[in-house]
Amino acid sequence: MPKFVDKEAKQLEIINAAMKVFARMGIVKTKMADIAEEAGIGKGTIYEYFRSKDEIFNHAFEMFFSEMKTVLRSISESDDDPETQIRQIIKASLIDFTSGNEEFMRIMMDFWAEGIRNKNETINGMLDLEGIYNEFRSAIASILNEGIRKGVFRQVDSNVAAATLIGTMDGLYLQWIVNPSVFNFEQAAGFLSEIFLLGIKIDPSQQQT
Amino acid sequence: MPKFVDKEAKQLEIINAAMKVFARMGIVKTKMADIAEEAGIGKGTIYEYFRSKDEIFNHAFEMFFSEMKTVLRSISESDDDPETQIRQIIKASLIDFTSGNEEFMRIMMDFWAEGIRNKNETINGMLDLEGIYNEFRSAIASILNEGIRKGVFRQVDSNVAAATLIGTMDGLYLQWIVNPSVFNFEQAAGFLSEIFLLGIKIDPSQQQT
DNA sequence: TTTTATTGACCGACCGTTCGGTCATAATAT
DNA sequence: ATATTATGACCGAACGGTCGGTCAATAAAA
Repeated sequence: MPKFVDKEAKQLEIINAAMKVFARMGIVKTKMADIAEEAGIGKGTIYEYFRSKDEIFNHAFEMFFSEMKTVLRSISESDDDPETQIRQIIKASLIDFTSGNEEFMRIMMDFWAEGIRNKNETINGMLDLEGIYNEFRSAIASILNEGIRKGVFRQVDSNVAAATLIGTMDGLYLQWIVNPSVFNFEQAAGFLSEIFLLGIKIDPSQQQT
Repeated sequence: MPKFVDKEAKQLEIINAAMKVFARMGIVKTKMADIAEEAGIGKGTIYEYFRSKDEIFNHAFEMFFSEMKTVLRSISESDDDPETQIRQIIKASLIDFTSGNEEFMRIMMDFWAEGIRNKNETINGMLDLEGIYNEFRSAIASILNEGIRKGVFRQVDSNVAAATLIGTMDGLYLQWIVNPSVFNFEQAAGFLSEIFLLGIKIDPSQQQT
């Protein structure tokens, strides 16, 4: 009997329960007892499936970003022209993942905050925020490089430009979470696409470094 | 009356000690005992000057951002033209405050993370991240409005544009903290100035919405 | 019956906070 | 000047609450 299949399913259930609680009360305030209750099992049972709270946390983190990675990869592997790809990335990151889904954003900021907190003392690659950023950045950078090669983008440092783009998206999330009423998120996403592309595209009438 | 001690001076000492410890071990991991040790006083003494750990935290937060507010205000009240003001703000935020001062950046990220975490349950306006952002955003927005009025900037939504600019700066901090080796911070700041201004400035040869 | 899974009462490390007591110093008295 | 007293800054042991993790008991399955 393939017990491990059941095991994985149960792990998933627990993680999903954990995610719900994370969204409701924030990651740090979430206690093992809360997760157990949400999952409808006893606290002890969790420890049959995970070694520790950190392990749950870690799994949730990975699961959370894996979809985003997948989407990003599919965009960057498509045949669309670089400008379209950039637009798609911005749209996917800022609109598709978030629209009407404040809960998603809150969890993301929470993970993000937790990643920073644990950054320089966590053992053994928990919360690999660094890896996630590297992956995102290099994917975007290679799109930019392609655009530069094709002559549609200016000769910018693609790594710096990618970091700037990612940074802007993160920063918008941050402000949105802190004060959602102040600006329209979709509008900001549109503005960002526009301004970023204006900034890096080659304008034949305007040659400057 | 025994020795007259300046209560405020001592409070300041304690906050400074706290800041040092915050930078060294992160805000959340910092214990009252650590602050006391760093300040060279007993744990109990701290409570002669602050009601609670949160109060220390709160004071430190306010102090931390007050200098930034001051600088921003002086820039936005100057007579320079809007483009110069924008450049100055980017320079001040990304370069002047941080250059060679990784510790500063780490504390700032920590404050952010903490501000987000506590956002929706903190009593009575601790950690007013919301207020800080509002102030920054409206200062930048009014510079942009001035530029639009003078006809040097396009008719963008100044609030959205300001949020985007702030977001970008925050996001660059974030990535820099997570992985400092990947891009040059000053270079990124320069790139940001360039691309943002390119994106919002009116280019006579290129009329588009 | 034996094995496996589940449980929640319990443990103990941790940490913010308290509080009774100490002591250097200043005020006052001699 | 010297002794006495009053003050409150300072201290850290102890307290109390919290929470991740354990394990003996129980239930379910085989």
